[in-house]
Amino acid sequence: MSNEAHSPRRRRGSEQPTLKEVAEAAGVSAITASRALNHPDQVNERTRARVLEAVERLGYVPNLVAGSLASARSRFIAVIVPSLANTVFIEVIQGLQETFEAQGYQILLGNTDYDTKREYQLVRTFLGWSCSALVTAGLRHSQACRTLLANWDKPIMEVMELGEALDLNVGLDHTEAGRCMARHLLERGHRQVLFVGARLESDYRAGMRYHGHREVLEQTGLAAPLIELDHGGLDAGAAGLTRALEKHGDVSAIHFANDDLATGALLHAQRLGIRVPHELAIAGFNGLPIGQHITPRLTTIRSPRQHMGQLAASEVIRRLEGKRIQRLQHDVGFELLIGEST
Amino acid sequence: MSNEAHSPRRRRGSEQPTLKEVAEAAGVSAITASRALNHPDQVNERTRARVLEAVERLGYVPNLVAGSLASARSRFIAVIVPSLANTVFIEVIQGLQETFEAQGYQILLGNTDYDTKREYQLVRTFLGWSCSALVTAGLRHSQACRTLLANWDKPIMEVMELGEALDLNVGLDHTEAGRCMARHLLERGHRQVLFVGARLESDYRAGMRYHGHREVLEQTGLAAPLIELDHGGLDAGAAGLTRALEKHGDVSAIHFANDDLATGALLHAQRLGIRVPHELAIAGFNGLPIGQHITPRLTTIRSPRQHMGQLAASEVIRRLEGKRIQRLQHDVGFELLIGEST
DNA sequence: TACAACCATGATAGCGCTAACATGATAGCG
DNA sequence: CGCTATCATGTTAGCGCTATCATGGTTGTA
Repeated sequence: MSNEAHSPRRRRGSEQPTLKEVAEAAGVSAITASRALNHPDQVNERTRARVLEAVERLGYVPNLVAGSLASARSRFIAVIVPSLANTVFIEVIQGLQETFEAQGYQILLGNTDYDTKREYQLVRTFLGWSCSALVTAGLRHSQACRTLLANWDKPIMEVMELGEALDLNVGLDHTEAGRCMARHLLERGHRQVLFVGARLESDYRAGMRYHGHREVLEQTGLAAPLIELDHGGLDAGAAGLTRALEKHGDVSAIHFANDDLATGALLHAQRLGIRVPHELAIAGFNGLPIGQHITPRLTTIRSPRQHMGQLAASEVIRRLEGKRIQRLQHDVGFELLIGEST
Repeated sequence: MSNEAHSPRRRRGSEQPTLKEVAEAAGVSAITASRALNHPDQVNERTRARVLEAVERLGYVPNLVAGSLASARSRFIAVIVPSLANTVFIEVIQGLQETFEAQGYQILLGNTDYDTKREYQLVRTFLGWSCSALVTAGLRHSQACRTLLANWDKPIMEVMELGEALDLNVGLDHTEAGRCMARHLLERGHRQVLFVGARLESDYRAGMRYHGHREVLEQTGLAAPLIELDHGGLDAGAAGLTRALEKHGDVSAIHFANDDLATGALLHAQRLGIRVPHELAIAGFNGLPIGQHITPRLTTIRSPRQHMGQLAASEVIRRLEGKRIQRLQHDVGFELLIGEST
């Protein structure tokens, strides 16, 4: 009775209507329905209206997995960052996200936890998803990762710092930022200047800032002592201050690797009754809002993080759209914010 | 000469080796190679070794898109939040991310910008990716979105607040949190208590806290005036303080909707020379680290955000693995942190 | 009127993988 | 020793969509 075929193997993924069913309902072929949805200009306006009506009526949701397989490209953008606990990366992701999402791209977020092996794993996975592009924080990758990416023909964008990039690169010069702050501290008359950072091995961009800082001090004939903490955050900043005063009683200025540390130290200095900047100057890096709300306001360097994400995304999109890329590298710069803490 | 078939239509996605090629290199069939990679226990150990060797040698990267299409399931978890600018969601995402990633799931992150239409769009897109589950912040959705999800047979997890959920639910009782803080302020002897929040229409969880707050005050026969700001952040907190003092000169305590506002106000009070808590008490919500580093420490309510993410992810994973779910709903609670600001 | 150029649509053949079923070999058992 | 149970592997047929080529109709042009 039933019109059922012998059908030895049935395997429908779900009860969701398929494009074919939409096409039948609209009285066109599947490919026309496909075009009506994805390349509207290739289809007669009236035909398209019929297809859209059928889509609406059947509650059709396109199977993007099938579409990606057939077209060998997804609208995924792989984004790899070393940490989600750090505002800095979050703001870059925000910039990327709003720009990519507006163009219909979907971000695949990966977190390496500062582990290059993990990065390699993530890259492998993301390649398996036929991502349209890869955005990764930083220029340092494992050899395996480089090899994998070398054979990949899609745009690769490295953000955060500038240097010898695999493909596209948007960032800022951290060494120069370190120099800039060191010069500022020298101008303020400081001669006993300490740098305090956390895990500079992982947070190697902070390490680059230290190098710039050190370069400037040593050129002036000064020492550039370093205290390295084993973790970051406000608490660590407070602890770092204590340690700094113990080990370098004569210190007149501390250049912290970031605003979290600097803010923690500054607030702790207030509790200890240390007058900032008269007895001790404190500087940070990042330009977080909190630094401009405490008294004295924190001297720091502001990096345009969200803009960095937006610019990176725009450049990737330009490339994906086949437009000419003028420059592979963009320096987003930074801005010295002089507060009352130095 | 060439062994080329007549091949009317060729369409290889890339030069990447395919599973079939790996299988040939290992001298097995494609399905065996597939099993060697995805169901190792179903394949003889020696065979598997040969396959893995071939994978290594050819630099094979599995095409996850094809795999998902064939198996009608991806290892994607859709995560929808209203904003990335708010630490609160970031920390929940962190908890989700670490837990899901450890089990081999990939998060698809969507940002609604507090727009339920946008949420609907995101849900549609994510369904199209055959996600294994959906995690969304909050219980409020558009009707279209509810309809779409009603016909979906995968786990749905709503996080942040508790209430009548679609499926699974992990969160805390914001009304009770508002009550809790109001009671604390009453205990401290305050009778002129003001609530200051931002965009309570969007941030309706803050609205729930206000309702709890108001309930307690009104039960005591007190008024519960509200000032609503048009944006959040430290600046807004400072501005909120100014406005509060203008409109309610006799206010003795301000209950801010979150720590950003409260911290901004507290730091601004210091600049204005207002003694906290003697002249004015200030309370917040969230339990951000900065609140415990300023002087006086901020009285606030800490919510276990990262834990909320971890728990939500674990529960979803339990469900996906077919294990029994004891309870659909989990209250992660909150903790009143009494600082010196009240 | 003949020809090219374009437009709208369709038939076909995959994309790379895995579910479902099938098969043959080996082990277990009375 | 014949029977079933288990294991290891293979064959087949899709998953739902789109690239490619083909086709027929319409318009423009000399």
